[in-house]
Amino acid sequence: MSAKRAQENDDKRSRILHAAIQAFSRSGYHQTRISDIAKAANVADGTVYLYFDGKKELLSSIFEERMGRSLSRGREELERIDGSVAKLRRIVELHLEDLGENPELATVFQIELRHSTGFMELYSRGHLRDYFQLIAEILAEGQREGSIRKDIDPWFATKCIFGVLDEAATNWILSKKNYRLHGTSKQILDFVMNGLGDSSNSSQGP
Amino acid sequence: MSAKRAQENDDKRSRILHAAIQAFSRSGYHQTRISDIAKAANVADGTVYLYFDGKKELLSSIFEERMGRSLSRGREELERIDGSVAKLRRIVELHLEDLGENPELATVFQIELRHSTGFMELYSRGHLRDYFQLIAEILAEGQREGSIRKDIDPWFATKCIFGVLDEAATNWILSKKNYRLHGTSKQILDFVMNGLGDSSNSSQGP
Amino acid sequence: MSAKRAQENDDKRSRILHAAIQAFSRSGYHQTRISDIAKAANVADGTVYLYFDGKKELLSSIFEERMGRSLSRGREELERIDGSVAKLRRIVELHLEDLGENPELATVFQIELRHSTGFMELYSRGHLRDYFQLIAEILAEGQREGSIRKDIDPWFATKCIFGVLDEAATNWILSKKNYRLHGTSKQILDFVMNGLGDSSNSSQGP
Amino acid sequence: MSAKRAQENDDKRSRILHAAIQAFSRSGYHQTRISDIAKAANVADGTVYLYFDGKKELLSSIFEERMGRSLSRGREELERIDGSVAKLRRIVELHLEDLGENPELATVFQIELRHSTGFMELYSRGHLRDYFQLIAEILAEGQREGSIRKDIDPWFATKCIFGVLDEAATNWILSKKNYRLHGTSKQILDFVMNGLGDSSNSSQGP
DNA sequence: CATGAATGAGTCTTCATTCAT
DNA sequence: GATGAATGAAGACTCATTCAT
Repeated sequence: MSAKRAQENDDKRSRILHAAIQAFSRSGYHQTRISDIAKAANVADGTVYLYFDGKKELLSSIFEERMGRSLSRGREELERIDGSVAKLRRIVELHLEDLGENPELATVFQIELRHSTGFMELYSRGHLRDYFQLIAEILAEGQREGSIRKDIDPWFATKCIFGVLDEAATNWILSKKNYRLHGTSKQILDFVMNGLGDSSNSSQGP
Repeated sequence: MSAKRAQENDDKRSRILHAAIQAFSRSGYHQTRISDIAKAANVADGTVYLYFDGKKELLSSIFEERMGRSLSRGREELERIDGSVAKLRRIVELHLEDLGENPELATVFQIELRHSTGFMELYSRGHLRDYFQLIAEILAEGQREGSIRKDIDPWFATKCIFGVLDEAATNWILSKKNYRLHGTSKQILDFVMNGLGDSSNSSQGP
Repeated sequence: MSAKRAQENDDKRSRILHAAIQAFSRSGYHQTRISDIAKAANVADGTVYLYFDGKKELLSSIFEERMGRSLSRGREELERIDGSVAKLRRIVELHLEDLGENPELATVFQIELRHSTGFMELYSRGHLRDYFQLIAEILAEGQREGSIRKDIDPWFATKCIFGVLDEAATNWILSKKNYRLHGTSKQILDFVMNGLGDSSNSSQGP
Repeated sequence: MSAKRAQENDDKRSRILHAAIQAFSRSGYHQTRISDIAKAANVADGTVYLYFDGKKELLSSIFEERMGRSLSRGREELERIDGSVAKLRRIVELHLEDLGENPELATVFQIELRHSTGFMELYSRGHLRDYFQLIAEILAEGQREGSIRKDIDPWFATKCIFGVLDEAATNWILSKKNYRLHGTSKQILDFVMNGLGDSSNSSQGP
């Protein structure tokens, strides 16, 4: 019975979180009322406050929980992959797959979450920092392996990669999601690894 | 006299716009009251509505006017530059200089402007689209010149570059602006042009 | 418990309605602030909106609820009365008694309710129409009985009667209520039944 | 030139008054902005204040000026009529003709003018009181002539008559003016003079 | 006289949050 | 734990009016 109870509680919490994602995605954070979420989750308004500290915390919980889940899965998968470029490729893929397969969640991540205060805090602590660290470590590993240029700071490169992925996701949202986000993985990795320069052109001689 | 009057009006409008940038930057869009802006601009609350349609329009006007100004300047400068890579370098520099020299404006651009509805609309029409177009044309030119890889879509590459620049600016804001944003131009262009791959490694033959 | 709760809610609703009548009557609709009403009703401002859709709806609710109540009572009483002229007399009396005994309500009915949009809608649908119908039916009955002239349209006559009653009430309000409104019933019925013409004069012959 | 100037001024004043009637009638007093009226009258906002003390005074000026004009005309005509019943008939006709031929003005009189404070003041002083007096005098005259019952107070009867006329006009407005208001004159005079009672029934002898 | 840019007072309404049941 | 009625803070916006030109 305590298992059942726990189950029910998890259920309720999940329902609220799910309802919040749908609502934030559809109407935007500011247009969404707690009572909308409560109604969609089939709980009373006050119940939301038993599981979350408030509307803001609900938004950041969406990020933390989903990001946390993706991060764990990512780590697991990456352990089974050899070679840092292969790992990086898989990160790019996972990033875009995750968002592409959860369009509502993606909208919340790319649009709603960018509200001033909240995002700033998320950036410096929490799972986003962990995510950056994960990427940076792979890059550093790649530098040790020789597959990644040594004259570039891994942390700086991480931000560049994230910027590209982030922009790709935002574009996909703003395009009304009328193509497969995941389909851009290959081009993105190509851009990240090779840049725009025409290498056949650059340093050749007899 | 009409000149004087026009002068005064421009003055008033500018003062409001300036005050809004300061206020949005310091306190955030939602925390800023129209009356705060009016007081800082030394006009009556109602006067704000003689020059702007409302709070939202004030925010988007900030973007459109400043972006428009930067865009014009950018175009002028670029005309005097030969070589698409050099042009691209200058765009990167201008982008980061502009934001770096206007920290309050930068905060508004990178943080406050990302509020759901507004930004989406800005993205698809208006000066941001023009900016993308400008970059894309330079890239296409580079492809014709042979300085930029032909196997990459200029529009796609534009978004990648913007993503990197955008992320760089956001990071700078979130770091409390404790370094010179412009200082990263070189690394960013390097990343954009050459990617992460170790080219000394890539093209080897027997 | 649910009875108690229902009781409390009715109480709160009644208190708000009562406070609104007092306030509208004393200061006029436009001068009255929702917060005045809330304070007088001893509830929070927001609570007013749990029971009414807004200020306008509060005004029309006053009319509909009180008018509805009077209408029911009127119907009940009239059932126990024989003769359509006697019924008409009672309607005149009830109309004037009701208003005369509720001076604040009367002010709201005669003065505040006449604000353009609201009253127009009340006129054509709702209890006022029912009231007109009630009177018109009595008049038609009187015509069948032979106590009321057959050459006059009952609906037209109804409007005439209402016009006289309405003017009587408005006059009483504007006179600062310094006489008993109900005291004019007899004269009014006399006017309505016999008109101004000198009948002793009209149809004489040798 | 001073004549021309005076002409122009009158013109301006008239244009404002006319524009106000149209605007109040179309949109209602509260929905109408001074700037709407000024624009329609082709003058600057501030000019309205050179001719009228403010919005309220503009409304009451409409009443006073038009009512005054009608009153003068009425008096003139009545002088040429013999017999108080004939005079009363003409008053009823003029009342309904005037309103019926000026639908916008009628709307202002019947609907917009009934706003609490304003109307109360108009009632007790000004042309409305004069109008009542005019009617009351005719009724008193009728009583002396023997054409009107002596056992009814002329002032009371005046209010009754006004009530009937007022209701007739309001009904016409609310019906969207889909019939000729003037067409009801005859029935109204009949009601006023003879009432509802079946006189063939009333004065029976042995 | 006329203008119209500037003023700034004034308030309804929403909705996140609480807490008695 | 769950409820949902009640709370009350908070602010954008309008527009009648003024007055410097």
